[in-house]
Amino acid sequence: MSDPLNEMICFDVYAANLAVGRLYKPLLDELGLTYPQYLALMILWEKDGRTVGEISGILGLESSTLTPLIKRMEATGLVIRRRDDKDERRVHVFLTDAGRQIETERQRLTQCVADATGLSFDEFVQLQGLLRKMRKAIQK
Amino acid sequence: MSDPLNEMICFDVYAANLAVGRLYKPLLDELGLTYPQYLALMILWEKDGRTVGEISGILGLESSTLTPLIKRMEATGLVIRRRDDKDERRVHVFLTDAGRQIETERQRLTQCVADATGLSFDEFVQLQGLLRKMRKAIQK
DNA sequence: TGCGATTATATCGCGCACGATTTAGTTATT
DNA sequence: AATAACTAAATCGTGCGCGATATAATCGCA
Repeated sequence: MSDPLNEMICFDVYAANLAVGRLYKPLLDELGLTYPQYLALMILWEKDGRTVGEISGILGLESSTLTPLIKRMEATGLVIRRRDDKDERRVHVFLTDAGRQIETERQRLTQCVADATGLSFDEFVQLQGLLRKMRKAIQK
Repeated sequence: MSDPLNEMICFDVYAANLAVGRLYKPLLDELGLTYPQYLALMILWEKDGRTVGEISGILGLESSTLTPLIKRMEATGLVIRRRDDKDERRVHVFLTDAGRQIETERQRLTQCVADATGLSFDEFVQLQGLLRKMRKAIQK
């Protein structure tokens, strides 16, 4: 565990994340979206009307990050925010037609990214499994 | 390649990076360092006196990000910046004694992180290989 | 019923990260 | 020597991401 390789895992995750972000950037620019905004949209496509807290838990972001992000998406007409009737502390986020419309671009983006990573299907699955295992272990 | 699993690789890298960053945060706070500053220090420990451009290339950061970061480290006395005599466009970054001193904490941090990830040595190496392969493929 | 603790979201200030632009020094061509 | 092309670094404006803090609603328990 004192092998010099290990010491750089922080660096590899860091640099890989930047690289993936830069990969998406030009594609998302066309759609007027940022990378974290796109991730938030994916979560809503999967299940609409989630609360800020639910999105926060899934992405691992604080409300201090999400609130302005979602408000920007509301300003550009992709979502609307509405307080829960029963518990007015909660805020639900709903897709607009424009927000749903963007999902039609999803397949194209996914394909571009999959191509650029240069990984086989098996490697993809392997990488994903390791990242999730690591993340889960860290979060306790 | 249209498998739903693939679509989320962006998310996994993103969330893993955030998780690793949060893991380092409390450890680095004690040292008065931020996460990217620590990465820059690691690069200088490996080879002192690099130019801003060299550090930029290794971390994959723009000079517009690195310049203020390095200036803050200079302000806290960890490094000094000096222009190249031959080519005054270049700026070399040198560790001070205080900057070198911090390397003594390195082993402790590495151990904490290695423990928290919950990965075996083999998994570590595997993950690192996949991340590097992906990053390299993206960067062309 | 009342009131302290908890929970959900929002606000604020700071640092990273980027692209676009600028400044200044170097190199190449004529 | 003049100038055009290039390169390194700095500057500027925007958006993420955090912790600390604030506000407001809900819950727990006597």
